[in-house]
Amino acid sequence: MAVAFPVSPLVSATRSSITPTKQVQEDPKTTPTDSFSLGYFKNCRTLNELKQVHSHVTKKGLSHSPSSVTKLIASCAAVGTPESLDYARKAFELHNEDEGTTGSLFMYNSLIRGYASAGLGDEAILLYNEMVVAGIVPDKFTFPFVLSGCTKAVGFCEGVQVHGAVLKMGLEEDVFIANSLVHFYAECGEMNHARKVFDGMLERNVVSWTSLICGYVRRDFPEEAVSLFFEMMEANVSPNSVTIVCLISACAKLKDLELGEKVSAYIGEAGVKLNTVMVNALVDMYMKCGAIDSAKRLFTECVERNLVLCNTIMSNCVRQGQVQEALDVFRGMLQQGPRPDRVTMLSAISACAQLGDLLFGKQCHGYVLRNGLEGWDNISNAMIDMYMKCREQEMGRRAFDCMAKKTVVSWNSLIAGLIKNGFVESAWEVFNEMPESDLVSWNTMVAALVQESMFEEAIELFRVMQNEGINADRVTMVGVASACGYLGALHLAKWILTYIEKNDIHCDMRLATALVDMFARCGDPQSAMQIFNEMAERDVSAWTAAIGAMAMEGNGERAIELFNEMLRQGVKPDEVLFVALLTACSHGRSVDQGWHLFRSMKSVHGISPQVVHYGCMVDILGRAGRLEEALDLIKSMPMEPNDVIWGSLLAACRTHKKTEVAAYAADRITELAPERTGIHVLLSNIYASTGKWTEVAKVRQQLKEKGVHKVPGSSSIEVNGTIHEFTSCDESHPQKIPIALMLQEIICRLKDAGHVPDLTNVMVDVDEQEKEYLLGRHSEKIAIAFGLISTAQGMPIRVVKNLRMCIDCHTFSKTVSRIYEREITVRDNNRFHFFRQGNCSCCDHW
DNA sequence: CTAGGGTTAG
Repeated sequence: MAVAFPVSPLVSATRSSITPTKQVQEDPKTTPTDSFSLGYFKNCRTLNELKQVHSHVTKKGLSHSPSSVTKLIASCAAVGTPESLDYARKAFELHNEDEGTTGSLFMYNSLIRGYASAGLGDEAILLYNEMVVAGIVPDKFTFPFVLSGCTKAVGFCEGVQVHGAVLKMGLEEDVFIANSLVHFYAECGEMNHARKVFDGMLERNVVSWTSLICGYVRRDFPEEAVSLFFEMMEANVSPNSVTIVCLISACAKLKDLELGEKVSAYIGEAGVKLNTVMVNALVDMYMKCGAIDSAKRLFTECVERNLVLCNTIMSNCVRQGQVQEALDVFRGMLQQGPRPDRVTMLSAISACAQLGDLLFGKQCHGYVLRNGLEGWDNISNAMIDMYMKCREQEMGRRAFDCMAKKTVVSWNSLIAGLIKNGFVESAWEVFNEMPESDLVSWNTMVAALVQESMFEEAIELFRVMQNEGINADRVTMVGVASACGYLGALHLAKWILTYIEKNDIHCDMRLATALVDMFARCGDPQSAMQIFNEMAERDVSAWTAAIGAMAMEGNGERAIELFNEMLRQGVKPDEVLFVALLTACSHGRSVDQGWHLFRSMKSVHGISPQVVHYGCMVDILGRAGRLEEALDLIKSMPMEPNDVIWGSLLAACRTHKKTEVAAYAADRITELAPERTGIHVLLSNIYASTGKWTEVAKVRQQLKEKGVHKVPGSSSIEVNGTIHEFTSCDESHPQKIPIALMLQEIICRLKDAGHVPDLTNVMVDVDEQEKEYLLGRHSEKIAIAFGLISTAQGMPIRVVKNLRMCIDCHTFSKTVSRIYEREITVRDNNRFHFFRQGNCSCCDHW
């Protein structure tokens, strides 16, 4: 007989639990020594202690008795580390070999339980199958253990088979087994199955309710969890500490502070003892609800520093962008514990990624390597992200390549990283090559196309997604809505809204904001405001979208009303919001209101105006023709004016035909941003409009020398879901002949109605007739003509143009709206124009 | 015997 197990030389004499202190009562079936020694097993808390007891038992020649092996296995399972289970497994197998038997039911149960609770679910399943093959019939204790293993090993199919075995043995009414089934299905995301098992139970205890409640919380149905909790109370089942933890977790997900406080009060009233897990859950809930003071109070009251609490605080700080605070907690942990684990490192690496702090990121990488945490794929994934966000795509790539087991998240992090570093095409290649893509991969690519201003391609990719049977979620729809907004395609916008409703896509604040913005850009402020009004909560971005909608419509007054309403509701304005507000003043031509808001930024709201805000003010003053005032403002700026500022001034000069200031502004722009070639076009437009042809020629010469060409004007119109795009003098459309005929008819009818072509904006010095021809072929006119022939009488026509409309096209549109009795909307690169019965919503100011 | 806190990518 060999001693099978290494015996630790460090026989501990220090622990009293190892030293017998009292007489154990004699057991008639075993010798006194036997029961005396074996009793030590269950006192062991670590593998080392177990090994010592085992060595003691072996010396007494007891190690082969079934009761010894059984107790050893049970104790190893209780210790619950992979090493202790390994030790138990060896004892188990050795015993079976030596005795020529299979293990007993109890041994199997203990080992399966150990594997399941150590998170080694696949081992638990294997052992269960082995046991069944060996002809040992599982009992009612086996099933809860093996089911718990199935949840942890992604063993859904195995679990369903176990369920079958349970039914076969007629054990489905056992409350422990039914509870385990509820938990199993819930963990696998099959809430309907979980619910079915729960509903079929004749007897339910607090664990049954808690398992289902917890399942709903984990699968992101916190409302369902809360209502189930109240159902449980009505059924007169008292919650215990586990139920309460689940409920707090639901409050955190719902960001329902009120309910969270009630739960907290309930704990006190019901006299439930506050334990560590509850404190952790409460701190998490308070932080997610933004009640930082309550979180801090609990934190300081809690004397014990525990790892999960530190991790809770760190992850919440990182998520809320309080990255420095997260790293402070991390530094504290390194100095005085608790020792950071892999979850800690996940937050720390994520913090470095957000900060773009490569140095600290590398230090974290070092800690990960020193502590052997790199085998965990989440850590490697976070590291890919970190290096990519620190603009170290080589390192990110290397972190990716080093991974033995790449997950979808690894691929997605790589794709997102490549896009962030400007390699969209490489990202596209990776996207097509990756072994399995998921929703996040698609969403990343849709968002990337939007970011690259490839809006039609983004919509197209969304269509491919649908053909592939991939269900879009709210993140997809944010990208799609944003693309649609830039395209200004109202039919598509309406379709998108219906799609979201039909597919039951949850409309959170971000998506709702995207939809408000989409409808605003598509020229449907009513729909935009309807969505805005239905929003349950609105942050500053939501208000900005709504104010932006008013700005695009030129409704300055309503924009200000919205702003005041926002202040009443206690939402703090930010820099971006003031851009929307000032733009609204600009389009609403409210100079005084603009000045008032601009001055209040610093004095009332504590926000220092940035260059962009000065730009808005210059725009406001410029449009009103107060060019001297605008110039003074530019000179008083605390920072250097940039090319955008001068661009605003230049644009104003065009409207008010101030060539001298225009030339000065254009020079400043050329100094600051020589690559901004569009400026020369604008300048030559200004000269052309005042008839200064020599100047025009000069500018055109400069343009030629620099190899610059005018950005071609283009207009698009959506008919029956297809977007048709036209450039000026475009003859590429399949229906070019009917379009040309229609255009000719319109021009004739306009002339009859007394319309005189306004040639001032034609930049080319050609004869009047040629000018008239060119003017008549501006892209928006072609698009409108196409709209008239391809849509039914009385239907509105909506056109999107990439440049600002010229004065002649503006008059043209007004007259067409009257003669043909059509509502026409043109969105140019600046704002909306609603033409109706010969008038425009901009009142001829744009 | 069953249930509970912190976890990366868009």
